[in-house]
Order: sequence, then structure tokens, then C-alpha cells
Amino acid sequence: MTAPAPRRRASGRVTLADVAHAAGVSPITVSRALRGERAVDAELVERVAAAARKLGYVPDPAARALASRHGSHVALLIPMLSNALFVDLVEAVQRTLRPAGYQALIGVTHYDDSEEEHLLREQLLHRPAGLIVTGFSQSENIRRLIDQSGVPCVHVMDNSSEPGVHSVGFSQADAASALTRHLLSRGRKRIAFAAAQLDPRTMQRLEGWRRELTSAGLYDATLEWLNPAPSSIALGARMFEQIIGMTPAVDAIFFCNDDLAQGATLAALRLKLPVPERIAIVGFNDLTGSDQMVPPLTTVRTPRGEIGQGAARMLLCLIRGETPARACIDVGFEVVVRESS
Amino acid sequence: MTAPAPRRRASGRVTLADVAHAAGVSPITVSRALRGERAVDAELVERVAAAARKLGYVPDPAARALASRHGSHVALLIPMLSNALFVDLVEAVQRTLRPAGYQALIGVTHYDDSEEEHLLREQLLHRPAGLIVTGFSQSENIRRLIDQSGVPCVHVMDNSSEPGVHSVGFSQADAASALTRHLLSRGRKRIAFAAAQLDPRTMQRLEGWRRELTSAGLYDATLEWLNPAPSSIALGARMFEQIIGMTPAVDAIFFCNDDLAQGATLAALRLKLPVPERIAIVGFNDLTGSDQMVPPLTTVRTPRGEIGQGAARMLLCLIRGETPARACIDVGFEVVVRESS
DNA sequence: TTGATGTTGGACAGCGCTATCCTAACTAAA
DNA sequence: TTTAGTTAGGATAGCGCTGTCCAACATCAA
Repeated sequence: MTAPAPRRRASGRVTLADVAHAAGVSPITVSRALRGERAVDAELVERVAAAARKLGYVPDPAARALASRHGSHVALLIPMLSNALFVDLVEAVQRTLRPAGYQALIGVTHYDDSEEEHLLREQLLHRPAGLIVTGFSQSENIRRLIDQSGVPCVHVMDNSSEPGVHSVGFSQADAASALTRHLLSRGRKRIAFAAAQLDPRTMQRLEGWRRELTSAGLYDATLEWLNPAPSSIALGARMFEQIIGMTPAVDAIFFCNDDLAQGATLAALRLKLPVPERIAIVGFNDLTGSDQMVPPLTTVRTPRGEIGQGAARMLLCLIRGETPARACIDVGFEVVVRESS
Repeated sequence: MTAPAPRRRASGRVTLADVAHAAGVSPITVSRALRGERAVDAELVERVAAAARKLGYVPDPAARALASRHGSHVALLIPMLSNALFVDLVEAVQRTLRPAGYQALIGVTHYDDSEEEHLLREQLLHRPAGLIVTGFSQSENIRRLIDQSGVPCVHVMDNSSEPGVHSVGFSQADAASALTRHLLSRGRKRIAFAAAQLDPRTMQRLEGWRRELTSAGLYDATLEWLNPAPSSIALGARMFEQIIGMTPAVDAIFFCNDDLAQGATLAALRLKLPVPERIAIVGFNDLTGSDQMVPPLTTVRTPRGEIGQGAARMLLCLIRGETPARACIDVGFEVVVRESS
């Protein structure tokens, strides 16, 4: 049955109705054929697809969102864009989501629970198709908000085996353990832990470090240097000077992020303290530039590209209403030994 | 006239109609009162606002987009997220746009015209309220696409006095000139120019450098080192070694971006070439870490935060249909002299 | 007084899709 | 044959807003 010719609209936009008319079917059939929703005769699908192609039809996201009650975008909440770690994550997510027709809307929480909650509320009003959030929130409010919204959600950078929770990440504590063991295996005895930006993942790394030092009988609370300020190269330099100044016996420092370690390496250079002879410096995340430091930095390579891609894929599954093969993907990590240790 | 009580909808969402009923006016009046569109009696505005607040009403962006034919988001096209420069820009834009109720949708073009065109087409289908794009495209296609869409557009990082074009930026060529003059004033005679990622802004800097060297009678084409690869710390190190190896007489290098200069500084350290005694190194953009290098880098501070904010504000003006005070804002730049020159 | 002009509120008709229900045809089981 | 069950297409009715036209009333010059 041929649909009546829809009147040309002023906007010049090609609508479903136009395609329906061209293909000689009803608009709803076009909608179904194009979305692969419900069964549509193969021959019709072909005809519809051809008509859509010929007319250059592209669905209107706003109309779609209004009718279906959820948009074609995914909200991606990250703590900070100035940490290269998250830039890589964002890029990977976007690259995976775009071909599937989804846009990633980036929200930056600045490591702040209340800002995260605010952003989340705002995003949920936009009815996102899905949610990717960094880590697991400490705030009960936020967890409830996500739960009640009914929007599929994948957590990244961290893992949880809790049922019904989806995550792609690795064990921050295990990675920190492994790196600490590396330092121990090099004969270091007084290994300090220096962190900024005391977010949950940082604290898990702290736990990993504590675990190893304790089991080696070398734990000492004065070796913990926790600074709530944002992580940066400059802060790393300052913390290094501080640690060296106050605890000269330290023979290695585990910096919680590579930018701190880079700053520390530069500070050591300025102070003419030979690395690693006098003191070993290791970082975390293998950020750009760490391999170019003098000396090149030992660090932990964290596969954030893989995480972003994995999370996006898992989310696409959930959006389609499918159950992903695994609810929790551990992508692992790799200790990269360079000359700074 | 009191609106009839709208039936409670399943979604639980508070709609315009709910507010209208509560305030005892028609839905369209609520819409107008809340948007500040057309004149509405002050007393009514007050009543509507109170009702909306009480009910926790939030407009549905999808419905709004469908009815008004443009969304509540702004497409922001940048070349690369891994350049800290653009991260700062993005943050500033988001910070300015969000309070006005607009979302920034980030598209990364990877310095690729065809990818930019693709992204732009995709974004325009989403009917953005506005557009912020980096620089001025070389591609006629892209210019036409923007023009014909009728979507307000602000260009950033570069300026143009062309009528009808809106921009917030600074003169890349002048900044490069100023930095080159600084090197000349320090008595440098053989100043190389090293660039990667040969985008239009890079080429403008090249022009600025050429201008100064030519007018000083020191221009020499063998001093130009142009590498189309993406800019990075590692590439900076490699280029430095190359330049020093092939042209030992060079007494200064102007790197087109700070990451290159940082890499070069580290390479100099490895090669034990004293900076600035043997060779001066300067960068561009004053990225994080440049002040921590050994020695700290001379560079050009580019006010990308100001640019992002300015562009977002200008765009908001245009979206409202107003004419911004100036169509072209020059935010200037500042040569930051540190110890590397 | 009489238009002419401006101001403010409302009715109406969609924006371009999809959820939902319905029907017709065709199957398989009894 | 009957009865239910399954499949594929369509009609209908919105999703929650805003553009557009209209009506009512106020204001002002002639």
C-alpha cells in the first residue's frame, strides 16, 4: 500500500514519511526496517534502505529522543581532562561509540562528589541512552540516582564483582603491589609512597603499596606522603624536595601518577641527585613523556584505550538490551621497567 | 484562566502542563515566562517561576529541540585532545556554556579536513544551537557547510577580519615574531624553526619566524625543520638530535609547541649540551611542565582559557540573536622568558 | 470619537519520530 | 475442520514542547 505523498516541508529535511512514500510503504515500516526492530520482510528492508539511501535520509535525533524517551548519546563522566589518562579513555570511547550512532557527552567532575551528582542529574534529564562513569562512587546518592534512572551504566578504571554492576578496569591495588614488589626486588628498603588527588583509586594504590611493605616487614607510616592538591608536574617536584628534605634515608619513591614522577625526576636533576643510584623513582600510568625523562621512568602501563573501547562495547550491548558476555572485565596492567629504578 | 489538570503521566516527569495548571495559566505562558521570550506580566512570571520551582520542573531538551528545530548543545570542533592546549580550551568553553543551559559536544578532527567535514555534517544533523571551530578551514566545503547551515559559529585560536565572521584568538604570526625577536635580542644568529603537525596555525608561526629572520638578514631555508608527524615529547627529542646532528652551527631552536621543546630539552640533557649556553630552546603555548624543565623553558603564553570563555560568550550572544560588541576579539599573547634562552 | 498601533495571553497545530494496539494472513496442532 | 498461535504490516495517538496566528484590551494621535 503506497503512502500518500507527504507535503514538502520548508526545512528541506528528508523525513521518514518521504522515505515511506518513495518505498511505497508506511512510515512505521520504514522506522522498523531502518532500526532492525521487529521482523520486516527482507525485500521490504531492501527497498526501504534503497529509498533512504537515494534520498539521503538521516533520522532526526530530537524526534527520536522525544518519541522513544531516550537520546542517542552517552554521558561519560570523568574526573579530569587535564590528566592524559582520561584523554585516552575519552578518545577510545568516542571512537567506539560513534560508528554505532551514539555521541559521547563528556562531563568533568573535578574529583568532586557533589559536582558529579550535579552533572549526573543534569545528564539524566537529557535521557542518555547509557552512562559511563569513572570508578565507583562513594556517595550513596549517586549510586541511587544511577540505579533509579534505569539507564544502563558501565564503570571504568576499577572493578567490582557485585552482581548487576558492570565494569571494565583493573585492580589498582594489585598494580601498585606489583610495582612495589619490583622495587623490593631491586633491593630498595625505604620506599616512600607519594600521592596527590586522593581519589578512591589513589587510595587503592596506597593499599597495594602498604600490603607489600607490610609483608616485607618494611612498612613505616612516615613513608606515606598524601597531598590532596591536584596532581601535576610542579607538585611532583615540590613533593620530591619535601620528601628528600625530611626523610633523607628514603631510597625509592612510588609516585601515584606519572606527572608527579616526571616532576620529581626533574627536581632530582636540579638537585643533582643521581636516579636511580641515590634514589629510585617510579610512576604510574605510563603517560606521554615518561619514556623521555632523564632517566626514563619505570611505571605501570594501564590500558585505558582498551578500557574505553571495552566499556563502550559493553554499554552498547546493554543499550540493546543484551547481556554482555562478562559483567566485569579485568584488562590487567603491565609494569614497565626503565632506568629510573 | 485555569488550565485543566493534565493527567499524570507514567514517566513521572513534570511537564509544562503541570506547571501551567499549578500556576493557573496556559502552557504557552509558562513556556514564555520561563524562557523570557516575549513580554509576560511580571506578576505572572513570578507565579510561574514559583510553581516551576515547587514542582521541580525541568524542560525536556528533546521536546524543545524538536519543537524549536535547534538543540541545546553546541558543537565544539578541536583538532586533538592530547594537546593540553585544547583541553584548557574545552574546559573553559564548558564552564561558560553550562550555566547558560548549553552542553558542549566535542568533536576531534585529528587535524584532518575530511574528518572535520564528516564530523560537521554529523553535528549539523543534530541541529546544534551553535558551533565553535578551531581556526579557519582551508576546505571550501566546510566553509559552505557552516554558512548554509545558518548555525551561529565562532572560530577560535586565530583571527579574521572578514565581515560576518566571528573569531576569538590572537595572531599566531605576531606571537612567533615576538618570540623570534626575543632570541635575536639575545644575540642568537642561527635560529632554527622546528615544527610538527603542520596545521595552518603552525604555518602562520613559520611565517612570523621567517619575517623576523628575513628582516634581520639571517634567514636561511636550511633552518626550517618541518615534520608532518603528530607533535609529541618524543618527536621533539628526535628532531633536536637531528637538527644538532645535521646543522651543528645552530645556536637556537624555536619549537612550534612546548611538547617538542620539552622533548628537546630532555634530549639536550642526555647529550650534555648546555642550554642555553650552547643552544637556546624556546617553545610555544606554555604547557604544563615547561616551567619545571631543566632549565625552565622560554615560551609564549597563549590565553586559551580566555579564548574559550570569550568564544562561548560570543556564541551565546549570537544564539540569542544579538550582535556581539566585537566580531573579532584579539586576546593577545605574552612572551614568557625563562632560563632556556 | 476613531482608527492605528502596541501589548499581553491563549488556541492551535504541528516538530519527526516511535510505542501500542489492531488486523489480516498464514501456520501448526487437535 | 476448528482453534489457537505466530508473523508482518498499518493506523492511531502521542512524546513535551514552541511557532504562528488571533483576540482582547490598552494607548495615543488626530
